[in-house]
This record gives sequence, structure tokens and C-alpha cells, in this order.
Amino acid sequence: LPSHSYHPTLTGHRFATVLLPLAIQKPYTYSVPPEWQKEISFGKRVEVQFGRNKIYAGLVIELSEEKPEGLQPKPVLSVIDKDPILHPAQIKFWHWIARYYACTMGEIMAAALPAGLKLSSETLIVPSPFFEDHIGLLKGKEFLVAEALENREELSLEDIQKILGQKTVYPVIHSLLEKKLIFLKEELKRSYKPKKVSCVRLQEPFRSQPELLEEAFDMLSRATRQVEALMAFLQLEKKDKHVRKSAVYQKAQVNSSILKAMEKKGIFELYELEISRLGGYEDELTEAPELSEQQIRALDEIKGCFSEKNVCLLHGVTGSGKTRIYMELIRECIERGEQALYLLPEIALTTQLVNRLQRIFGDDISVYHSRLNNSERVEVWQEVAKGKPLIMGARSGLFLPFKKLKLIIVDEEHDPSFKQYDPAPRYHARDSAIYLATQLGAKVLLGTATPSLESYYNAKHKKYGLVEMPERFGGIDLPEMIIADKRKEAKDRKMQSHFTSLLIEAMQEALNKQEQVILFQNRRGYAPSINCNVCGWNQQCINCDVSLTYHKHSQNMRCHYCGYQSAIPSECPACGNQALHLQGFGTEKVEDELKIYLPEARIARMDFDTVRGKQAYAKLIHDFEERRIDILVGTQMVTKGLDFDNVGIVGILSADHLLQFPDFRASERAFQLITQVAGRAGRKNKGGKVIIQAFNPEHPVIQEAFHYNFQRFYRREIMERQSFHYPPFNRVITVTLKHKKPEVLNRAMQYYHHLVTQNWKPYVIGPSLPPIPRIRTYYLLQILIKLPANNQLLGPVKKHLQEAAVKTRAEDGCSQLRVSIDVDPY
DNA sequence: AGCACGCCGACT
DNA sequence: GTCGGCGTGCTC
Repeated sequence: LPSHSYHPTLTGHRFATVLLPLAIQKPYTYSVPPEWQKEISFGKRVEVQFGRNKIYAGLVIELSEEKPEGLQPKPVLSVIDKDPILHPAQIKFWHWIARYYACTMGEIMAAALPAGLKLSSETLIVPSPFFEDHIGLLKGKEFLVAEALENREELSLEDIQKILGQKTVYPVIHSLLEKKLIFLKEELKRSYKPKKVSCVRLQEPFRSQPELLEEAFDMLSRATRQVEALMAFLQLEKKDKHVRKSAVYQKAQVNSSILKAMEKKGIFELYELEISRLGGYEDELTEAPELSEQQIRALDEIKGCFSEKNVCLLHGVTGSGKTRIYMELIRECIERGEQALYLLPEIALTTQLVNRLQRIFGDDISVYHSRLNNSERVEVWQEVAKGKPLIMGARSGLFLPFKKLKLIIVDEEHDPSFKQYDPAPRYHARDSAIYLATQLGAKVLLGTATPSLESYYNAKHKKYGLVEMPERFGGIDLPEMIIADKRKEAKDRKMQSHFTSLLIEAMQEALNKQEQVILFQNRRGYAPSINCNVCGWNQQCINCDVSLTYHKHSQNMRCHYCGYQSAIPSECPACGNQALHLQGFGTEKVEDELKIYLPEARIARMDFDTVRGKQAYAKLIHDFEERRIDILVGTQMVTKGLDFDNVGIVGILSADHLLQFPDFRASERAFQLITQVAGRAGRKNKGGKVIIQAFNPEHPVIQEAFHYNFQRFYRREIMERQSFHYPPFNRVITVTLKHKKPEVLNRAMQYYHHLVTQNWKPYVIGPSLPPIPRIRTYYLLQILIKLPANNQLLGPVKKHLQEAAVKTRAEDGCSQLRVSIDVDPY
């Protein structure tokens, strides 16, 4: 056939592959009606029907001319977005995550898009024109529904469930539909609405010809209030392009009827202005402080390294001023007209650091984290798409629709919260950032005082650049480390409950000098369990295989895995013994007992329980900054990125606990936590001290942290990893199967294991019971896959693991089985 | 995630 | 008999 055409033909895309905001395996294909073919494009959302009546906003990820075989595509109902909400690069990134982390595109869509962009319809029932004539004839449940409909105009399925007091509502609805008394209505819920304010401006000709205003004043000569309103407006207009109605009300003491009257006279015009929900930065901007010599050198080295490599690891001790270096790189990035992403562990975002950068970059920053509401997230999304220069975000910030992202900073690179555990996608933001950057031609800076073993290994082996900053900013010494031997003090009877005399005395001394104290204990609640010392009973959670933690403050027992709560047992239900005793200690107990030993100190606690409220975290930090708190007791929260001037003592109450996790990363975590929490001491003033309490002070990790000897820690730990075939030498994948019935789970695991070992026997370890074998009423079993790093088999293995999951679920009785695959389960 | 359909035990 | 709960399969 000739390639030219004699008649104009439709050149649009005729079929669209659409991702739906649902937990389903694959995308679906829809046809594109002619009227939408010009409008539709990659990355826009479309309104589509899925199933019998539901309507969703799906995302177009592919367009084609060919009709797919064996499908009868439904038509796209409309194109929702004027501009794409994503660029092709993002979808390419999603595809990579789906492959690498063995998850579905739908799961990524769920994680990536803010809720406000994931729309689905709600089914509503409304009365038909025949409704009135026939209600009289109805009886029973149909009558109840009809009666409610008479008063309410429309009912949701949930309403009907409530009216009938039962879950199944379809039989009743079908019967009413058949009798043609009702209609079903499906509408996409618009969850995001721009925020608007009412404004006032002059009507023409006054707006463009202010000299004519004389006439306006003449016209109003007898209406004094209106004259006042006009004068107020003219003053306000000098300061602000858009004058708000409310501002005029306030300034001229007038109300809406006056403005309406002036609108009729042709003077004012009222209009709605879309405004942002994201508060702008209002304070003065300041210059970043001078760079130190060390910082200048480090900056040079980083830039040198970026000329050859995409990734650079910045290893700088706590307080060396890494943030100042980020600022410089970000500034240069913004000056080139590019975008930068600053990734942080969630908890570090709500605080000091954001303010610090805002003082430099002002409104060039948007912040993206879990405390934003849905509308705010959509607005950040839109700002990023428009080219906002700097985004500070938690891990999900990676998914924002950047236009020209050229720099990603992963601060606190070692932090475990960069890895998402549940639900899928179980991705690591640091590793994903490196892929994304490579794809976009961007650079990645990993910053930390305690590099992860993987990153340091990669740097040592020249995969990443490596820049070291061994000194603190301003030549301040690293805080002095002191180990308090709990075993020895216990023997000498010098311990006061969980405090060594060394720690108590040091705290007392700090308080005398008006210095502040941070205490770290890695457990919340009062005591991790209550035990019977006769028969050994302790109270377990009804949903999980863990003991309940005693919370003194709220006077109950709680499960830290599912949130289950119960009363405090007064006696042992097994043997009737009334002398139950508390085992172990958490932050509540530390706080409580401090009040006894240091009664004059002002003590506050910072853990999951005290910072649940929206502002609680910020308030605690502020109070500590303002020195309204002397001693801050907390969990990991106190280790993350806090920067206080006046901390004289940091105490680690039980270093041994940190080493007890049943995980190959326990040592790494312990070293990082001790070093990080120690880094909170003496940041501005000299002479900060860190007191590490331990029963086993000789433990190599405690010794290495004590000597600030990262190198020795690294050498020892990397050898262990090598000899036990752990990362970075081997790749690890865990597969966890979950089911409510243990017998079904056992059978399913047997089959799954059988399928996997058929092909990959040498790499499979297990099945085994995980450390907590039952969580939230689900029984768990897992297998471990270990493969040499860079192994060609990695791809096929992951694919097979996914296929085996589908096959196992297809077995009799296994449809409720849940399979989670976790690649690099750090 | 819904929604339909089929199976099965509990009750009018 | 039939109502309602639950498991299973399918949706372009």
C-alpha cells in the first residue's frame, strides 16, 4: 500500500494500556473513542469502567494502534488531566522497581501517587420516577431501604448496610432494581479540590484607567460606606496584586452587601483565586555560613568524583557539617535551573533541618512527607511537575514527577527507614535513587557518619566515589566516650535500678552546669513483659506471638505489633500467684525512675507514644531547644538528626540490647545507633560526654563504637559477611507466606518450597519459623534465597518466585494465602 | 478492590 | 426451604 493517504484518517491512539488504582496483577486495555484521541496521552489519567459498575481514574502507561488479541476493550469514558501527571521517565522507573523488587505495577502506583490522584467511584442508589407510586407495596428489608431513601434522596452501600444491620445488601438492591424503583449512580469522587479565596478588583474601565476613578468617587458621593470600601481597596491594592474580600471587610468595616452593591454599580468585580495550601516561607532569608577548610576540600572532592561517577559517599563524622555541603551542591544545582531531591528518614523531616534549609532557599523548597494531608500532597506533586527546585522528602519523594532532576542527596544513607517493609513495593529508597539518577543522568550523594556496609564496600571498590570528613566543624572534639560496666557496678552494689553510679553522677554534674541530657533506651512502654516467677507465665497477645508490654502511663498491657490492649493482670491466671514481676525496662520506666534519682530535673519522654499527636514532636523539640526540658528520654527518635547546642551528656542505657536482634545486621545497627546517639552530645560547646552502659563492655562492636573506629568495625564486619555469605557478597531474598490457618499454611509452604527447589535448590534455605511466628492473627513461614552478588540468575529466580506464588495460591484452599517477596530485606 | 456465584450450615 | 456467611474467580 502507498504510504500516503488520500483522505484524512484518524491518527490518534486507538488503544490505551491503563493501570488501575487497585491491588491487581496487571494493567488493562481500553479503546479510545475518536473524540478523546487528540486529548489522550501517556501519563494522563482516564476515567474507565472496571467490572460491572465501578469507575476508576486509571493511568495511561502505553498507547497503541493495534487491537489487542482476544480482548473486548471497554471505551475510555473521558480523559481527566489536561497535562500528564507523570513523565515517561517515571514509568520507566516504576517498571524497574516492579522487576527488581518483584512487585506489580499496581502496587507501585498505590505507593507513588498521592491519594488525591487515585480516584474511584462510589455506588449510590437513587429513586426512579416510579418510586413514589410503589413504596406502599414493599415489605421487609425492601421497605426499610425505600423508607430511608424517601428522606435521604440517595444512599450509599454502606448506608444500606447500616439500615439493614447486615453485610449482604445486593439481593435487596437487585430486587428493587428489577422492580424499577431505583437507579444506580456511579460518580468519580473528586477528592482534590483547589483551595480558593474570594477577591475583589476594579471593573473596567477603572482597572486599566485609574484616572477615571474620580468618576467612581462622584458616583458614590452619597454612600459613605462604599467610599470607605473603595479607599480601603485602593490602599490594599498597593501592597498586594490580589485583594481579598475579607481584607476589605476588615479594613473598611463593611460587609458583603456593600461590596455587592458596588459590583452592581460597575465599580467592583468579585472573583475566586486559587491559592496554595502550602504555607510559603515568610521570614528573612540568610546567607549560608562560611565553608570550613575541610568542607571546601570535601566539596572539591565530591565534584571531582561526580565528573567520573554517578554516586559519591560522603562519610563525615557527626557534627562535621555535611548539611552545609549539601546546601552548596543544591545552590549550584538550582542556579543551573535544575531540580534537587533531598531524601531523609521520615522522622528527621518534621524538624530543625527543614527550617535551616528554608532560611537559605526560602520558597524554593517544598517538603513531602507522611504528615501532609491529601490535598497538600497533590499540591506538592503539582509544584514538582512545574519545576520546584528543591524537594525535601521521605522515601516516597522519589516518585514525584520531576522534570529535570539532576541531584539526589540521600542523607543518613545508612538509615533502615529508607527500606519499605510492608506493604509492597518493598523498595530501598537509597538503591532506587541510584537507579533513578543513572537513568536521568543525575548525581547521587550519600551522606552519613556511619555508612552502611554495602555503601562503604561499594566506595572501597571504586563503584562509588568516597569523600571523608574526619573532623567536626569548628575543630570541636568528638564527645568523650565512657563505658559504664553494669556487671561490675551490680557486683559492687552501686547500681541504682537501671542507672550506673557513673551515669547518675554525670547527669547530676551536667544539670549543675545547666547542660542538658539525652538518654537513649531502645524500648518503649514501661516493661516489655509481666512474668509469674512461680510458673513462668507471661501475658501474650491474642493476635501475635509476642508478650504484651506493660504501659504504666495508660495503665494497660499493649502489643507493639498489632495494637491489641488488655487490662493489667492482678494475679497469674495459670497458678494464682499474686506476685507478678516486671521484666526488662522501657522509656516509661526510665522516665519514672529518673524522677526519683534526680527529683529537681525537668524530664520529658520522646517515643512513639508521646509524639503521636500532630504537633507533639515539634513541641518537644522546641521545648528542649528552649531549655524547658533538662533530660530527654527516648527511643531511636532521639538518634535521628537532632541538633542541639547544649547537650552535655548522652546516655545509652543498655548497649547490650542493641546487639540482641536475630538479624545479620544487628552489629551494624548497634554500631550506627551508638555512634549516632553519641553524636548528639557537645555539638557546639566543648566537652560533651557519652556514657555507654553495658553488661558486656568487651563486645567488639561496643569497643569499636567506643573508639570511634569505623575502619576496624568495617574490616571485622565485612569479613563476617563474607564468611557467612551475606550482603554485599551475596544477595538475599526472603519469601514470607501468611495464612490464618496453620494447617493450610504448612501445606502451602510445602508446595511452594517444592516448586522453588525444583529449579533453585542450592540457593534455598528453610522453610523456617520467623522470629515472630504469628502476627495479627496470621501464621507465618518463610524461606530465604541466597545468591552470589551479580549473579545472572537473580532475574529468573525472582520471576520464578512470583510465578510459584500464583501457582500455590491456585491450589485448593490456598486462595487466602498471602505471599510477600522481599528483595534485599535489609 | 468489588462483585457474582456456588456451597453449606443454621434457622423460620 | 431459604437466609446469610464464606471461599473462589474475574474484571479490559
